Amino acid sequence: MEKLMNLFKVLSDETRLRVLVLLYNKKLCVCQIQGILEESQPKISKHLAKLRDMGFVKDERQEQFIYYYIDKDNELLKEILEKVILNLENYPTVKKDLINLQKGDEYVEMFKNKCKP
Amino acid sequence: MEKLMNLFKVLSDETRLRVLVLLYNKKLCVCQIQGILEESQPKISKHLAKLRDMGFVKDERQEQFIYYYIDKDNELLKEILEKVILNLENYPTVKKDLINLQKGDEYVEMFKNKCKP
DNA sequence: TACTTATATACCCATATGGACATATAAGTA
DNA sequence: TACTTATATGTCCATATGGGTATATAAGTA
Repeated sequence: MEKLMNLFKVLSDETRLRVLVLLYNKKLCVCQIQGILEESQPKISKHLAKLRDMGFVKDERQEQFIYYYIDKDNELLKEILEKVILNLENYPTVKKDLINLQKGDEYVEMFKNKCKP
Repeated sequence: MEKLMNLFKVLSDETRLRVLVLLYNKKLCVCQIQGILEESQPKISKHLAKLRDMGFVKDERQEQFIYYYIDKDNELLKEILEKVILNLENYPTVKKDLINLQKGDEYVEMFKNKCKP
């Protein structure tokens, strides 16, 4: 039950939901997420820490960068994220995030910071 | 997006989740829910009010009793509750609630209060 | 080594949340 | 009308939450 409650708690913050949708699509480092969401670095970092501590994502360092990715054995999390992604029209912010994710290196705003992983 | 966040917020409280699972199965009045969950009346009442205000349940008076039921046009809510119910073994508290719900009138504990609707 | 970048964390604060207890309201009954 | 039961709500409090700012750490680079 604890785990289930934690899942909903985690999903009930917009920033975390946006992060999870991004990570559902691609392993990303902090500065990439920061660039796409246009949120402050500590904010992103703290949410990622919470997601990690609660066991929803894992991280892995590659040189200067720390990449986060979804721990895919949470079935319900996956299903909910899929549901959101299937209904992007209802969630313009998330839709925009995903578009910016696809733009990738071409997405200039993503690199307001100097990060270009 | 607001609505989606609210759904997760609502689900992230154990009492509310238990209430929703019950209501998913049967329209119930406050004292019945109170009896099954063995929680205080104001506690149940306030959670129901929140669920109502957020548009997840509706209520309807029948004489002294006020019955609550799930507003079924929330697809995602329905799907999540189904998912929980399909995995009752993982959620013993919820399982117990549902068993007590089935016992219905035979469930003595349900009527610690005098409510016998 | 000095400097820059990437990330994490500590501290602080405002606000939200959940619950306990007491009380109010409304309906039913004697 | 007085009393009981069902439900809602107000007050209070402890705790949790999210975010800002500043700072610490770690890696990369000149």
